[in-house]
Amino acid sequence: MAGYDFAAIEKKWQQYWSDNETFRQPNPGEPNFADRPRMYVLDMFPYPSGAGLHVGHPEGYTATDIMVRYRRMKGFNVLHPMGYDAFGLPAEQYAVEHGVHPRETTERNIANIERQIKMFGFSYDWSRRIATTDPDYYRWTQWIFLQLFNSWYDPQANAARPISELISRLESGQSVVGIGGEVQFNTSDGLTPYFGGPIGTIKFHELSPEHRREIIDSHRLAYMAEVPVNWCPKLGTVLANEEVTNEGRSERGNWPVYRRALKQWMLRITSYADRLLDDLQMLDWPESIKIMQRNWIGRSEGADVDFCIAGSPEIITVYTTRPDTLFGATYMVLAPEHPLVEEITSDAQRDAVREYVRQSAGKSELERTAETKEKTGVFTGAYAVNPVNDERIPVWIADYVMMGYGTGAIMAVPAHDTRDLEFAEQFDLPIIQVVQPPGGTDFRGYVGDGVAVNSGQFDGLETAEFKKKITAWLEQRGLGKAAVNYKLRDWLFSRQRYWGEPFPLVHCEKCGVVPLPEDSLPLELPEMEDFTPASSDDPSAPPSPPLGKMAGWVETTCPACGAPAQRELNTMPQWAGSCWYYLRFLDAKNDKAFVDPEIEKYWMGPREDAPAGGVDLYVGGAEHAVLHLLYARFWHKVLFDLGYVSSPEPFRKLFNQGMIRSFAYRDSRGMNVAYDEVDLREDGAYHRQTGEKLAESVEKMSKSLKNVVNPDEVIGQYGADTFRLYEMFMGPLDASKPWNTRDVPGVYRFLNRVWRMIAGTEDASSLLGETQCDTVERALHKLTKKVGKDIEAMKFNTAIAAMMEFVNLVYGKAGRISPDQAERFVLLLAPLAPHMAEELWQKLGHEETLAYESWPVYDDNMIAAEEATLAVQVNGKVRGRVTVSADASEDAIMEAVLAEAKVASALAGKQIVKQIIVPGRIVNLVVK
RNA sequence: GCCGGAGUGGCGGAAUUGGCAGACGCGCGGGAUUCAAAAUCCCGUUAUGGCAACAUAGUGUGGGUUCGAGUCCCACCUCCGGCACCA
Repeated sequence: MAGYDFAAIEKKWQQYWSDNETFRQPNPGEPNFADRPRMYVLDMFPYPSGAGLHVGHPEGYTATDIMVRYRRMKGFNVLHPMGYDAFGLPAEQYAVEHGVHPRETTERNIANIERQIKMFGFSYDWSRRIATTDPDYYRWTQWIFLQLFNSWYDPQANAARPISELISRLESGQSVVGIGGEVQFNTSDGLTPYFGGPIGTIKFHELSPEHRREIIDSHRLAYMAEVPVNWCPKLGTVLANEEVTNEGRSERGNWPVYRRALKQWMLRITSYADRLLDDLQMLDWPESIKIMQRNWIGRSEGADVDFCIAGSPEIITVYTTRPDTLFGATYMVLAPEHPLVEEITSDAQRDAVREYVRQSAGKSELERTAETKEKTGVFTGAYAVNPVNDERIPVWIADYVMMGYGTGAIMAVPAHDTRDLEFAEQFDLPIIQVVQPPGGTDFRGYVGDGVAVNSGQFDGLETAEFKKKITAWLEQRGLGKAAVNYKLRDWLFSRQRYWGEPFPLVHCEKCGVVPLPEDSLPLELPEMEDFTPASSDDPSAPPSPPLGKMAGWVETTCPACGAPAQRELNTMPQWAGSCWYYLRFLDAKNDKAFVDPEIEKYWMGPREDAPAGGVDLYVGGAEHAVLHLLYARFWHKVLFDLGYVSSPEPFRKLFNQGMIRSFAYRDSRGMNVAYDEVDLREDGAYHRQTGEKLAESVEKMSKSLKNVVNPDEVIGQYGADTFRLYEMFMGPLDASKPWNTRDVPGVYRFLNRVWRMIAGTEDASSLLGETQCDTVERALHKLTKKVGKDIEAMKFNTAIAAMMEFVNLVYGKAGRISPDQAERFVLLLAPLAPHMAEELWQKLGHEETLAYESWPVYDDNMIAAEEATLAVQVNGKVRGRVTVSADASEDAIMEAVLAEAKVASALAGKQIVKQIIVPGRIVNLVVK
C-alpha cells in the first residue's frame, strides 16, 4: 500500500532533528536561552550490555519522550538527556572471556545501543551525552570521592563537614579523643584548664602522629575497614550482596562465594540513615518504593542493656527493641564471632564451643540463613546476670544471632519471640510469660503488645508505657540506655577489578593514605594487555587486583612528601558512576567543575512548590528501588552539605514503569520453545514440527526462556511510531504487562487510518474538507482536554484510545475533517507518534518542525453537552433512560422520568419512597 | 514468615474515583469490495434463555455498609514483586 511509508518518514525526520539540533536545550547564560519554566525529565540511563535493548527499555523512554515533547509545546525549557552506565562487571567479564579489551566492547555496545535508541526518535539533547567510562566523566566521580574522603559527619551540625574542621577542632583542644577513638566535645574545656578533658579522654596533641592519623582517617566519610565481604576467588573480587545469587554463588559465572573478612574501602552512608529516612516524606515517589527504602534503612528503637557475667569482670551488652520483656529473658545468645566468646567459655565447654565457632565460620551466609527449620547452638558454660532481677541465665552461642546487627548479642525471651521460642524448645530452656496478650490468645510466641505480667513492680503496665519506664529505670542505675539501630550498613565501595574508576589515592609509608591533588585528576585507568583478575579456587587466597600488575603505574611518588608511594589498586563499584550522572547532564562539558552552581540551581534548585528540588521526573524500573536510589540520595546529600548543590534531594518525582513480560512456551519435557517454532491456533499453541501441544505462560523475558522480543524487528516491520504507540497502548505505564506481538497491527492500523484521513493514499482520498463539521469540532475540543490531562497523568493508554475514538468519528458519523481541525489533531498526536505528526504537519503546509508549536487550547463551552441522557433506575435496576437539557431542574427531570413508558410500567402500582437525582448521570427511584 | 501490588469477556485493558460494567484495541463471526486473495470498509461479539423486544445472572470467594459497590469495610483464596533469623 503506497501511502504511509513509515521507513522513509522516520529516517527523514530523525535526520532533520539531528541536522537542526531541534532538541538542543541551551543552559542559562548560553545564547538562545529563554527564561521559561523548567522541566528536567530523566530516564535511568542504560547499562550497554552486549545484548542491546530489549522491549522493556523503550517503554520508559517513550513515556518520558511524550512528557517532554508535550512540555515543549506547553512552553517549558526541557532538559532531557541520555547517557551510558558503562563501567562494570558484565562488560569486563565478557571482555575477559573473549580476550577483547573492555573499552573496545564497551564502545561497541554503546554504539549498538545508541543506534537502537535513535531508531525510536526520542527527543534527547544529544549534546549532553555522557558515558561513565569517559575520563572526562570519571574525573569528577573521583573528585566527588575525594570530597567524601576529605569530609566527616559532624553530629552537632548533623551534616558532612570538611575534615579540616575536625582537625582544627582537635588541635585547638575544643574536642578530645575518647577511649574508643571517638571524638567528643571537651566538656570540661575552660572549666578545669589544668586537668585535661573528661575522664578517659586524651588530647589530640598527646597522641603519636600515627595514632592521630588513625583517628582522623576513621572519621572520614570514605574510610578503610576490615569487614566481612562476599569474596569470589574465581572472579578474584568481592561482590555486592545483589551480585550474589540465592544459592550463594556469583551472579556472573555462577562460582562459589565465601564470607570473608577483608580490608576494604567503605562509605559512611549510615551517618545519613536518619536524613535518608526523614526526607522521604518530601518526595513524590510511589509509596511502595518509599516503604522499601524505609525497610532497607530499618530503623528501630530500643535499648542497650548491660548484663554482667557471673564470676567474670566482663559485661555483655545486648540490644533489644523489647526492654519490657527483660523479666522473661531466660538465656542469652552471642553470635559465634562475638569477641567475648573465647573469654567467657568454661573449660568444660571449650572444645564444643570452638568446634561450633569453626563450623559456623565455614558456612556461607546462605547456609547460615537457609537452615531456618532447625536452630543450632552451644552452651558456653557461662552465666549472665539479668539486671532487673539478678537471675542467673545461661549464655549460649548460636548462629541465628548475627555479629553484624546490634551488639551481636541478644537476651532471649522465648515466650515472646518466635526465634527464641524455637531455640528454647530445641534445647529445653525455660519459657516465662511476661506479656499478657489481649483476648484469649496463647502467650507462647506472642510478639505483639499487651499487659506486663511476672515483671515485679512493673506488672500491669502496657507495653509502650513499660518500655519507657524500664529504659529510664536502667539509665538511672547505669545498666543500660535507650538505643537506635539500623539495618543499613556502610557501603562497601571497593572492587578488585580492572573495569572501574581508579581511586585517586596513594599509600605512602610516611603519610599514610594521601589523596591526589584535585587538579591532577583524572587518574586514568592504565591501558593493560592482561586485565584478567587473579582467579583462584582457594577461598583464602589474598586478593590481587589486576591493577597491581602494572608496576609502572602502581609505583609513584607521594603528593605530600615526595617519597616513593603506591597507588590504590582497588577500583570503584559500578554504582559510583550512576550516583551523580543526573548532575553531569546539567553541564556535561564543564571542565572547571562537575557542574556550574548557577546551572545546577536553574535546573534542580528547590522551588516554592517543591522544597526538595531535584529532577522533576525520573523514570525507570523498580529494580533500582533501593540501592541506586539510596546511594544517589546519599551522595547528593553529601554534596548538598558541602555546598556544591542547592537541592537536598536528587529526584523529586519518581515513576516506575511496569515490567514488560512475554509469553513463553514449553513442551511436555519442560523445554522452552522459540517463537518461530510455535504455531498459534485457536485452541492454543502447538509445536510447528512435532505438533505437540505447548504450555503457555507469561514470564520475564530471558534468553533461556526463548521469549525475548527484539525491538529492531518490530520497528523494521511496523516502524517506530507504531512501536511507541503499542507500548503506550498496552495498559497503564506502571503495571506489568505481557507483550503480545499479535496486538501490534491494531495500533498500526490506527496510524494508517490517521494517515489516510489527512494525507490520503493512492487509491483513497483524504477526508479533508473545507466545511467544518460541528460534531468533529466538539469532539476535538473534548479530545484536546482529555489528551492533555492524560499525558500529564502519564495515562497514555487512555489518551490513545480517545484518539482512536476521534478518528472513528471522523470516518463514520462525520465523514470529513477540516484542515484546521486536522492540524490541531496532528499536534495532539505529535508527542506520541512524532515522525508521522511531523510529516503530516508538513503536508498541511508548514515548513518548520512542530516540536515548538503551541499545544492546542480547548474551550470548555464546546465540551459541555447541551443535553444529558440519564439512566433511570428503579430500586437500583436500570429500567429506562431519559434525555433532558443539561441544566434541567429536578422537577423537569422527574417529569421526563415519569413520562418514560418503561419507567412508568416498572412503577405501576408502587409508591415512590425516595428519589435520588445525580445531575448528568442517574436517577434512582426507591419504590415499595 | 513479613511488607507491598494486583485479580473485570477468549486476550490486553477501560470505568469521570460510590452513579448505565466491559470504552479502545486484539481475536473471532458475518457482510461489502475483489476473478480470487491481501489490504480496506461496515455490522456483531460477557454468559444463559428468546426470532426479537426483552429477561435473568455477572468484576477471585464469602459476608457487610449504602437508594446504589468493580470502586468502601471485614474475612479468605490465587498470582506478581521485594525483604528475610534485623533481636
